[in-house]
Amino acid sequence: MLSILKHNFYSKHTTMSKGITSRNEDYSQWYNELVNKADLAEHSAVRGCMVIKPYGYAIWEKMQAALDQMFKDTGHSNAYFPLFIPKSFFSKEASHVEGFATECAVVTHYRLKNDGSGQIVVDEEAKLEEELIVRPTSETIIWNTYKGWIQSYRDLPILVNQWANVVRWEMRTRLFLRTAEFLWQEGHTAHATSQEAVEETERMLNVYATFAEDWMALPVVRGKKTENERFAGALDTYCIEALMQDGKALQAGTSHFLGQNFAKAFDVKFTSKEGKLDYVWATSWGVSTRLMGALIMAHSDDAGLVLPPKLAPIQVVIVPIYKTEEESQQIGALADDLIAQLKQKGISVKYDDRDTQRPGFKFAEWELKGVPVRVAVGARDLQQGTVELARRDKQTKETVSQDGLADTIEQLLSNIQKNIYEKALSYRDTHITEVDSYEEFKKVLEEKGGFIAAHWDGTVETEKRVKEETKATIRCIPLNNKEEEGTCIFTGKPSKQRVLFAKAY
RNA sequence: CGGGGUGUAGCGUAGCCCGGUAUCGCGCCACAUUUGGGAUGUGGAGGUCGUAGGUUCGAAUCCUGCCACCCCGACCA
Repeated sequence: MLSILKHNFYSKHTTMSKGITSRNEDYSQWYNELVNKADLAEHSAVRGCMVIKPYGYAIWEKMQAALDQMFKDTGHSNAYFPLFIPKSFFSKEASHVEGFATECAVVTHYRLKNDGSGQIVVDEEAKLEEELIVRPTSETIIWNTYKGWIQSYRDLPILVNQWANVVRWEMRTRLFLRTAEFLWQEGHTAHATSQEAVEETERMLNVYATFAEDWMALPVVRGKKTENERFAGALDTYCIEALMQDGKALQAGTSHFLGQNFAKAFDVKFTSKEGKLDYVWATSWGVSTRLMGALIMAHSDDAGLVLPPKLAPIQVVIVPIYKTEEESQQIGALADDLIAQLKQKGISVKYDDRDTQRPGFKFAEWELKGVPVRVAVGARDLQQGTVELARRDKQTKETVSQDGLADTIEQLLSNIQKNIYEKALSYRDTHITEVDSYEEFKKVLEEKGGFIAAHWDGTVETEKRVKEETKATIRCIPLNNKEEEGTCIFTGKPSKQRVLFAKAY
């Protein structure tokens, strides 16, 4: 492989007339524009609900495929439960109701009618006897169902996952990060023992962490939520927390140990091997289209989206550069050959032979869309037996030989995947700051951002006070946290370990 | 849900204060010349001014309701 030139191709073209707002200028505007211009999603006619566009959905499908396989590899099966949940189910688990009551969409009628003047109105006579809640999550309907599935320890464990949409009536929404309706998966498992359920909770947390790191190239902290941040109805909530480029944390996945709360609420008992009747132990775990937001914010830059090769719908784009019909055909032949070789390696490739756009335009467009590798082929390359290979993550390009090109590209893709991860990891690691005083805490939060590792007295009151004063919350208590004597930065009371604070999405 | 702001062609906008039928750029279409980093020229198409009412001879402009989006707060994955 020969490498004759290597340079940054943005050095002269930093002002992009049709570009997007830079991250420094306005991070949240940068995000909004990026989502729009990269064709990922847009606002719909319905308040708070988004349209996920084909290119964005293709990324979500890749996430789904990888996660689905991981769930199946850990023994889970998919199933589907109803969108609607009888209102009465919600009243059965007290803290669960409290957690979701304020953001539920409710169906009260089942018919429309013409009011006589051509207006379609709700038919007041078609009132539902019992209102239906559009699921904000499915624990209740699922545990109501599980009651019929479980009699004996022989029926356990039940390891079920569902891919679904859920609705949480949010007041402030942002594409992917927080929308009234979103897509997710929710795993719901039932176990004979507490220990088994706890193991399941941890297993799935690790699945999420592995997915985030291996596929999304997103380093995460595995941790446990404080009482304050815990899922409504859970005994323990585990989470993976990621750090975005603006220094704010984002919860990327959660896994809950539900104890026997839902089994008790829905009276789900089983007979053990010893012939004793006991309530079933439960877990639930989920990740959502919010991961799309995490993916975008973790890696992308001022030129657009940066996608890890493993999740990129298009991993390689080939752009021909020709003057004559003859050149076009020669490049086409070369491209066909390369496409065949790449496909054989399972690499997705697009040959952009549109003759309505010029090469420079295509370069910019595919960069905006985050395609990891670009191959440009022109007359010069035909003569020299080379192509121009550009990598999106570093925005560099080099001229390489056509010999063994498919192998070169395959290696480059895995190199990019690794580089993106390492870049994010190094940002994350340099943005976990240990502080020992409240003054320092506020200073770091304000000036640097990121995670702040500090001692905390373990009380909800302190956490709430800190949140009120600084907007930072305890993102998690990291798993395998080292024990360390210290004093709470806020109250000065004794503490045995540091927890991670941050401003969060 | 509270405070503030915005809504004019696919996108970004001028006009609004002071009412008289909508400006400019990008994009789009056709043709020609172009094609190794977002091409150029010529010609052309495209607008119930977010929406529903009201005031008026006449409303993008003034008034009211509603809807959506953005920023800030409370809430949240």
